[in-house]
Amino acid sequence: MPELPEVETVRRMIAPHVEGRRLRAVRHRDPDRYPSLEGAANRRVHALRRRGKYLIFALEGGLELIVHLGMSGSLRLDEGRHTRARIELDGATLYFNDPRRFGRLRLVLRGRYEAIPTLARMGPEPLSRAFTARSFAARLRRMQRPLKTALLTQEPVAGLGNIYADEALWKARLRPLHPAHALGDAEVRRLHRAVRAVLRRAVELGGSTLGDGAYTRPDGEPGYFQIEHAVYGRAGEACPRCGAKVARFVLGGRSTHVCPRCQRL
DNA sequence: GCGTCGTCCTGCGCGC
DNA sequence: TGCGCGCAGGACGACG
Repeated sequence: MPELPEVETVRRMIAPHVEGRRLRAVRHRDPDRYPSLEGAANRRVHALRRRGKYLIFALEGGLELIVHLGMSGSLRLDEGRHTRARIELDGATLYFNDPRRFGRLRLVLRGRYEAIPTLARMGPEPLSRAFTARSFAARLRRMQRPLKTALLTQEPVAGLGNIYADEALWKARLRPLHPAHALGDAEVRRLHRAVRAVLRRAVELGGSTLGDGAYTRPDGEPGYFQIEHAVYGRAGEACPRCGAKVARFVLGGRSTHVCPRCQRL
């Protein structure tokens, strides 16, 4: 499940193979999922950027090739069993491997994200200076929904998915069901620190690679943050902070993991 | 306008 | 052994 740390790991590994090179063509057999990409052909790649969970190939001529990895996608340097598209560059080919076909490729004018609503409404980058406790609080206070559901919209802050939302809420000792708008200043500061700490550490370890095998780095190697998961995927195990049994329940259709003793607010 | 739910898609684990 | 079912999840459209 590529979230910010996994997408950032992919970006760092792929960028040297891409930046400064000319993109020759994007080849695929699924025009419904990957529509109108012909315009990307024969344009130099100025930079490979990341915004939340989206990879953005900044192309000459003011275009951007937007890649979303979905829940099982990866960009690889070798052909995989589930290659859905090939991004051909001078001297390199990237293989878009996506077993569950949730990933998407789009070509847009620079900064014109109307067709990608999540990207258009996305909150600040969590590891940038723009992400302050004050701006975080302002965004959370507009939302009535449960804290975790709010985080997954990408609007309070970019890049959190199911794994890192659970881990950050555990670290901040906050209940996923707590209404987002009702968080006090001290709690927002705790969550702000927790989001940054969890994501920074996960990026250091190359993201999380889970048992059902979806995400690997572009070279096929796993990430290692799953070893440090405190609650995600650990229902029934002891909370590493207080020893109580980690609980699992479904919230907004997503499995959610908490320590019932130390996530009280 | 906001929140919730169903849908997409496929591999895997489990029960029988 | 082999089959079938249920689950996992990010984004988004439909609906209340």
